Amino acid sequence: MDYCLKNNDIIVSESDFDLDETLDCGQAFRWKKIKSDFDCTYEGKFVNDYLKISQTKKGEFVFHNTSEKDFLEKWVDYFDFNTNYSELKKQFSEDETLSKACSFAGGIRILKQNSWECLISFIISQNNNIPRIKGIIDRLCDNYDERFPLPEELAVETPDSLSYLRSGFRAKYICDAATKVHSKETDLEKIASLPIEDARNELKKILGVGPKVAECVLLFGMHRTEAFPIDVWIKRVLAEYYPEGFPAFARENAGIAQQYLFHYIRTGVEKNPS
DNA sequence: CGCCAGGACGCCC
DNA sequence: GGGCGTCATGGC
Repeated sequence: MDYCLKNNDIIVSESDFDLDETLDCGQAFRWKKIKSDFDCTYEGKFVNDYLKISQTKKGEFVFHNTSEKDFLEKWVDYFDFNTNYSELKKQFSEDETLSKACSFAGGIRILKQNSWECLISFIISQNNNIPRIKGIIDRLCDNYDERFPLPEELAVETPDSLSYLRSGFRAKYICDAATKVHSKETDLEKIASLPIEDARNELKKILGVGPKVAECVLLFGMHRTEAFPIDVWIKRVLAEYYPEGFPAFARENAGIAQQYLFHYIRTGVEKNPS
C-alpha cells in the first residue's frame, strides 16, 4: 500500500482492494453508497469518526478530508492495509474452488470493525436477509443522530421500547447483549484476546448468540481470522465443494477464505455456472 | 400466495 | 448429543 497527500485528501494505491466488494459484501451493514464524480463513493458514520472514501477508475482510493494522522492511526488499521492479501490469495489458489472465488472478487478485505457494533449487527442478522438487516440498523442509528448507540444507551431499552426497529424476536437479544456489555459481565476487550474456544464460550453466554453469530463477532469485530462463520451459504459451499472437509492449509486464515467463498457462492456461481 | 433469509432457543428423545 | 418446531418481519 502506497499513499500520498493531495490537498486535504489522502490518495491510496492498493491493488487488493475494491470498495463495492469490501463494503457491500455482508460483513458491514452501515456503509452508504453515495453519488459522486468518482467511479464509486461510500460514506461511513461511526461513534467518533466519519469517512467519505472514493474509488477512481484507475483503481486509486481517495480518503476525503482526512489528515495523515487520522489515516495512519485509524484507517490503515480499519481497512487492514498492513495485511498482504496478495500473499494470502496466492496461498488460497492451491485450492481450485478458492482460486475461483479469489479471482471472482479479489478486492475483498476483512474490515476491523468495532466489536460492540458488530455484536449487535450480527445478532440482528440471524435468520434475516441483508436488505432488512440494513433497514433495522438504519432505524436504530436514526434514533441516535445517525451514529451507532453505545452500550449504556441501549442498556436502558426494553423489547417494547425497541419496537420501532421492527426487529421481531431479536429485540430481547439486543437488550440482553446491551445489559451484559454495559455491566462488563461480557467484557468484549478481554474476550478479544482469549484463546478462541474460550472467546466463543464467553460470547455464547449472551442470549441470541449461537455458533454463527459468535464466529462473525470474532472475525469481523475482533479480527480473529481463524474464525469461520458457517451460514446457509457456506453450508452449500461445504456440501458441494468440500465434502471431505475444508482444506487444512487455509485454517489460519479460514475466515478470510470464507469471505471470498461467501461472496462467490452468493453472486458469482449463478452468473457463471460451471 | 409461499419460500427464504449471514440462526438460536426450547423441548423432546 | 442430534432432530425439529418456533420465533417476527419483509424481500422476492
